[in-house]
Amino acid sequence: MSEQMKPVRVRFAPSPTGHMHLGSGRTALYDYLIARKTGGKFILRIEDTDRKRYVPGAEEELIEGLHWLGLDWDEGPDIGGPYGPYRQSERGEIYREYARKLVGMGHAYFCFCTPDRLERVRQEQQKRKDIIRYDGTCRGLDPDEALKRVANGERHVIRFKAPREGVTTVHDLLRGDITVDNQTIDDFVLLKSDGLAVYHLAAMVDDHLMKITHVIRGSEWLPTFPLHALIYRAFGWQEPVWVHLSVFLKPSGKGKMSKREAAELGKDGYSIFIADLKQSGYIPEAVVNWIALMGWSYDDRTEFFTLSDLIDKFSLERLNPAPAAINFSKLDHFNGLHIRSLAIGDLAQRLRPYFEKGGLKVDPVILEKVTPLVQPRITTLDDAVDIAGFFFLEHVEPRIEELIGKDLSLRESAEIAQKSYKALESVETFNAENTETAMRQLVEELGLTAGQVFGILRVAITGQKVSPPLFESMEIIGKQKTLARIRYAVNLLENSVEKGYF
RNA sequence: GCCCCCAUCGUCUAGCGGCCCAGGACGUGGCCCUCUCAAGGCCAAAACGGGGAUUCGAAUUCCCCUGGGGGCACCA
Repeated sequence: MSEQMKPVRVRFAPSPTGHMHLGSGRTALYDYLIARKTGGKFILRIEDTDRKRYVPGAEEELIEGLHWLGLDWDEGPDIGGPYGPYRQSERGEIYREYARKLVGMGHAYFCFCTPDRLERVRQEQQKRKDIIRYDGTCRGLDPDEALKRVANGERHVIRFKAPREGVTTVHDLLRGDITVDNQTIDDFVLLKSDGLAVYHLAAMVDDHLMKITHVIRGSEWLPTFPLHALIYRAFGWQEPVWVHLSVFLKPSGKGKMSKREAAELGKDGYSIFIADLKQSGYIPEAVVNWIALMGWSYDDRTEFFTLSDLIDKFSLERLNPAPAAINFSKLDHFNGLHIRSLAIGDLAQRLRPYFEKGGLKVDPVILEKVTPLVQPRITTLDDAVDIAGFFFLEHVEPRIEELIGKDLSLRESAEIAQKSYKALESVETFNAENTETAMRQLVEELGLTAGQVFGILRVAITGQKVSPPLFESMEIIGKQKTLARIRYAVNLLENSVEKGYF
């Protein structure tokens, strides 16, 4: 059994600061896949140590988004677990304890510098084009003296005492060894003056305490990766396997998506937010398939994957460290593919809310019949409303200019509609086969093309120039309604003839 | 400015020294099927950023350049 096959403990650790987006969805997916594949545990942990950035409702959206994608976890704030609590805001005392422990070990120190002074130092460093870092004022303070000041209630933070000389080598699964000069590792703040931990401390302590074996996170953590490894080493803990995922770039491939650009996408029904994608009629199977392949591949040809396929085939080794541009047309493609692979009953149930949202009253019997016609024709669920909404309408209102057949006059079109009515009226068993036979006969008698005649009927019956196959549609609508709609169209055409339009 | 990461068709990618005058997919163009639109089938155009080095042989290894991305908070 390879190293990878041992049961892992992985965690998805989002901070509830906004909408759940594709990047976090992918990280969560990879976490989930490797956990399920190895028979390990997938843990959800909320990183909400920054109270200023907390967004109410974000945690709920996160949980909803994960569930929608089909991911479930073994431990988390909502279901508990043996290593809780799973919300960092509830673990403050733990971080304070470990921060003090680090001070005691000589790996961290109290710092009494004010944010004001720090800001001035930074600006000066900037002006001098120096390396921007903490200037070390409190680093050399006498520990007993510092402790006394703390006891006196002086406002302070705890900083990590990063090594000043030498290099630090860390290992990323995808990139191999990364060696940095220790001069570039700052004395980061571990514990803020409000007594709350920052990410660097909280995440490391939690990952260790929660026995996380593989840390899978975004590459925005690469620059502080050595610091994190150093914290592990200072405590004498065994490091997890570190995996830094590439970032998602905007479709152009130039830079990551800004807020404004994300909003701009919405005009085309696209979005980087999971909740929006659901709203737009994308199905989770497609989204999962799509994001799984942005940064991971199975081989040189297989692209269609269900969640369980992915559990079966996923491996961390086949992750790609290069940044990936988001390609929404590929999402459309996968959505179509997965929609077409759905069972009719399943698809029908998923379609229903979209029709209802479109103000249609859905007859379940009709819906079940309409679904197979719609299935190969939609790329998103809400496309069904445009293409097949007429099935659930009492009346349709064709546009007179669209009722005129190709290369035909208004008068001719009226006559054809009238003759079609007659032909269809005499069809006893009103199914697609019989109506098509009758109509093809009429087409031949008239010496016209099928396209000319069927086009008129299509507009009459569906109110649209584009629709599912005509005769199947007529069968679903039924003889009575079909004839009524043709009658209505005939009247429309004849009235226009009388009024001398066109 | 400093630090880190990355680099194959427009995009997602396969390729881990000879199987590659580079394979698949999306998108694009064409054809077939066809009552419209799709779906489906077939075909086509389309890439190893540049320069050195190693080697009998490099898309694959090493170095430099260039380009792109990320980071430089008492945010995560």
